[in-house]
Order: sequence, then structure tokens, then C-alpha cells
Amino acid sequence: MGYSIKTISQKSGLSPYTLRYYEKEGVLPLVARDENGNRCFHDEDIDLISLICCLKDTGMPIAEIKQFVALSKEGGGTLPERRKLLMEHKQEIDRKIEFFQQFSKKIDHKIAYFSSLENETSSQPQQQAEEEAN
Amino acid sequence: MGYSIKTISQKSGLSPYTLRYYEKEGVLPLVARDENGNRCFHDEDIDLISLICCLKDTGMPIAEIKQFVALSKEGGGTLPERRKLLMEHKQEIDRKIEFFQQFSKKIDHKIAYFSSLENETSSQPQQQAEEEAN
DNA sequence: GTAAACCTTAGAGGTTACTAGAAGGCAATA
DNA sequence: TATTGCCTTCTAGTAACCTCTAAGGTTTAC
Repeated sequence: MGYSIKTISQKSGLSPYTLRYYEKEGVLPLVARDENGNRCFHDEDIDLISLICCLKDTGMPIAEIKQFVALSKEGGGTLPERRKLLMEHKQEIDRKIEFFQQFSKKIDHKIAYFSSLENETSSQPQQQAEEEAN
Repeated sequence: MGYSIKTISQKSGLSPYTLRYYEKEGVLPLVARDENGNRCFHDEDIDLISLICCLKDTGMPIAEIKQFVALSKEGGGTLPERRKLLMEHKQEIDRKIEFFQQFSKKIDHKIAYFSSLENETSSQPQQQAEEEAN
């Protein structure tokens, strides 16, 4: 029979507002309707929504996801193009991972530095150290 | 003598508009001025801007950075609070790294799947496979 | 001495991605 | 049969984060 918008909202973590917005914007392909005109999602929709969430959550802009979904609708002939899009995005993700790892370390050093300053001032409370403890 | 807004813009990758906006919003502390009223950045500013960029680029919202900067201005007494903020943010970053790594793998699988479909259809061009190649 | 290349401010405008409200339809339940 | 609860569309509003324009001041280069 298919799933209601509410069910899909719960499964995907996207609000019903967002799901309708995505369909309107072409981020989701047109969803099937039941006899009352209500959206009726199927398992393929769930698969695609899961991929869309993955792309979105790793920073792909909505406009680009839309492009990917449009290619999907065009069929198998667009597979190389879609694969290229994914490969480019994967590179982006891997670049971000590296970047985040660097910054995680940098923040760690800052935390350690703050700790050392805290110990210093607590053992020598009269001294007002720290001029550049940003 | 200090650095002009243009120099800092180039060093930081933030536009002069953004730097002024950040100062106005309290994301940067008030910057020193020269005799003509022009901004005159110093090395401490560069250090702080570097940290701010690091926080921003790892997803800390401007409002939170602002809070951090406000605490910095209050002095050494706020060190534990600042350290707490950084530790929470670091956890966020590490969570994101894990998440991104998962999604990088997922996209890899999708890419491999697309490749296999492409090979299939090119060796059997008469067959229109692919119904769910999302 | 004037034009280019900077800088300043205040405030408006833009982009992205939702998010909510209003008005109404259908269906099951008390 | 009326209330509850879900759905629909259309359109307007919001939040975050810039980005630009207008109007004007100063300094340097020809």
C-alpha cells in the first residue's frame, strides 16, 4: 500500500514540511498518490531518501542533489554522469574528514593549553597571567 | 603598525565584508584603529581569527563563537568555561568525522554499484537493466 | 591636482534551507 | 453526526550568514 508522509518523516528524520518541500523542489522525484491524493511512499523512495540524506548531511547543496535526482529519472544512460557526481562528492567528504581531523587536533592543543593556564593561575592565584589565551 | 583589512582578508580567506560583519556581531572583538579610523589588525587578532575560522569551518554557529569570544574578553577567570565549550565542540567534530567516514564508505559502495551496472549494460546493450539505480 | 585605490559607515538585499499558517478535504471513531 | 487527526495546497515568514550599495573620507602615484 505504501507509507504515509508521517511514517516517512519518522523513518528519515525529515519533517513532513521538508519532504513536501523536497518534492516541490525536485530533490525528491514526484511521489505516488493514493485515491485521496495523499502521498504514498514506496521502498524505492525510502532508498533514495536515504541516499539524499547522506548527500545532504555530508554537505551537498540541495541544488546539486536535485541534479543527481533528475539524472536518476532519466535512466541508465546517465549512470556515468551520476557516478562522476558521486565521486566528486566523495572527494569532498574525504577532504573534509582530513580537515576536521586537523582541527580536532588543533582544538585539543588549545584545550591542553587552557588546562595548563588554569593550573598555573590556581597554584599562583596572585598572578594575572594570560594575555593571549584565545 | 598592524595589518589592513585587505591583508587580513587575504590571510584569513574571509572577505572584508565578513570581517566587518564579524566585528559588528561580536564574533571578533573590537579591532584597533589607526589615526584615520581604519582598522588596524595585530598578530593576536590573526591568532584569534585563525581559531574562529577553525571553529566556524567545523560547524560551530556564529552565535556560539560570539559567546566564546565574549568569554575571552572577560579574561582568565573564564578559562574553564571556554575549555568546556571547546571540549563540547571537539566531541561534535569527532562525531562528524565518524559520520562522514561512514557516508564516504556508503557512497563508495554506490559508486561500485554504478560501475557494475555500467559494465553490464555496455556488454549487453540490448538489455535495459536498472530500475533502482538511485 | 586629480585619479586610483584604499578605507569608513549604515542599511538594504541575497541565498539557502527550511518552517509555519491558513483554509480546506477525507476518514475513522465516540 | 460531530470531533479528531491525518492529509492536501499555496504562500508567507524565518534564521543564519553573509554580500553589496551608497555616500563619503584619506593617501599615494602620475
